[in-house]
Amino acid sequence: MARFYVTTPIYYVNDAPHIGHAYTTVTADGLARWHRLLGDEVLFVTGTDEHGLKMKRAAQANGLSPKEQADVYSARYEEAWALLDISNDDYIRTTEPRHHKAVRALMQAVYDNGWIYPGTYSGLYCVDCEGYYTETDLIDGLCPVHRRPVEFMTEENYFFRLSAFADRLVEWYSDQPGAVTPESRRNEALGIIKGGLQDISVTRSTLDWGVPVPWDEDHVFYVWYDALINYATVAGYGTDDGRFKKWWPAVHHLIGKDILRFHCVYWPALCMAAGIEPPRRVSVHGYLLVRGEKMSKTAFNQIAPADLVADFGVDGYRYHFLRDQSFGPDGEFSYEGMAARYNADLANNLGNLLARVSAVVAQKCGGIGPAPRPESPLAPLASDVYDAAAAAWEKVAPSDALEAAWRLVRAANAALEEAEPWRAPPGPEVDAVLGDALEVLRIVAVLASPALTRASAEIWRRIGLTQPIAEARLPDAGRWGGYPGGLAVERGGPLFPRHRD
RNA sequence: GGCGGCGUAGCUCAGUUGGCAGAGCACUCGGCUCAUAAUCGAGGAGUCGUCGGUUCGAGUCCGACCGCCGCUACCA
Repeated sequence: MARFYVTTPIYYVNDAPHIGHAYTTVTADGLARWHRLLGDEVLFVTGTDEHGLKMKRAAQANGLSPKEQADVYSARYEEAWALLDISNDDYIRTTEPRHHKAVRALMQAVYDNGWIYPGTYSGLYCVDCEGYYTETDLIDGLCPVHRRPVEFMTEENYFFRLSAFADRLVEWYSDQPGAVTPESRRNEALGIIKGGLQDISVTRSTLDWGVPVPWDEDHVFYVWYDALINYATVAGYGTDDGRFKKWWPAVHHLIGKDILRFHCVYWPALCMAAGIEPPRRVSVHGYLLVRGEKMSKTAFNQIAPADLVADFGVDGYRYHFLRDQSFGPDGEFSYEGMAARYNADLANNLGNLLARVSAVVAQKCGGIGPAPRPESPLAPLASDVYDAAAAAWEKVAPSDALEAAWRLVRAANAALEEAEPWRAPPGPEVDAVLGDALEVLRIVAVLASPALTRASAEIWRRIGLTQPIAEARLPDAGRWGGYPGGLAVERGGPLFPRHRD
């Protein structure tokens, strides 16, 4: 059985979940669901990143312990994912014992292999970034990202000999040409590597909220390196060797372009230093722009998933982000665009197809759905559509996969116009056309189920199928002719009521 | 400053190795009335950022420029 291990970044808890976080998570969920349909053994994980100075200070401000603060914040992400029907198999929090074990074991291996040395670091530090800046980075003496004062800090800490890995990284990139996609991001990572890598500080001695360094317990690991290791933790690193061998290195990371440097340069190097293989695949996506601008706290243009779910439902939400935002480049998000897509694809095309078919089946077939024609004119298209959808998911292009499925929806609507079964007397010809339409509904429900977690099951139920759609297995379930006929078809209310503003 | 990307129909975006400009939405006209003012058909629509070059032929290749963005650097 094939295996599929897919991850989202673990989100830093000092922020409310917004549609940018959810975009990565929903895409990963769609991929996980597609692979489950294929019968793959799937490990899909998301979680939260909970250490660091910023968390410690937030806790102090609220009179809580850092762990209590992290519990509150982490729960917000879990709620958001529950709301969006995210089907993660595990949820990793960096404060868990298993993660501390993994971080300590992995970094100890790096240390034992001679890639870590003690040093002194001093500079201007931005607490919000958890990072150092040079004078020239600052804007008006403030952090360029957060526009807040920086602090001069000096600390004894440990450095990772990143500079020693430039050649091996370049070699890795040439051996694994598809490891980082899209190609422009791969080139960007190579640019960073070829531009010269400096050793990086991987510990902090001025902070106690983190994973203690095993060979020097007064230090904790810098939150970024702690965080990256979560992907190994989940696979069993440091706690379950058998499990780790099973899932590593065939891991597929989904990330936003803002953290490319960490995932495509530092993380592979750290893996090499620890003596494990770098991740097999990293897919990088762009930003969701709101009126041409990146979403940010300071721009006050962050959008909460719950607000959109309230207006479009979970299916409407997931469909929009998977279908309308192509994975890779930046994409423009607009409420109006979302509403237009919802009405066109979900209400008018798919929802209305179900409504008209079930109405005519009630009138002409006594409510019993006929079987499709084996030699239906729609059959070849259905085959093409399945191939296109499978290829699209394979290259992490959910929008192409869904676009393909809707070609079949449009063809079914057109075929009905052509045959006009509502004008014809009951009989074999009417049965043939309606059977074909029901078969399209069955197939589209399967192909769209990674996006439409609820409507897909409802379509199956209404056309009389009793098997849970989650148990459907591709490619068989996508082949023409699977609808048996002779099933009671329910005439229900609108599957996707039109959106009006 | 260096490296890289982007700029295509009103909107959101596709355009593989150069070969008659595409999709969806929106819009216009027509058909249909089973259906959620739905659906089907037809149609208009673009100096492919600007200028120049290579070529029989350039959205695509080359150069310059304008605008937006990303990464990176501060060295004379």
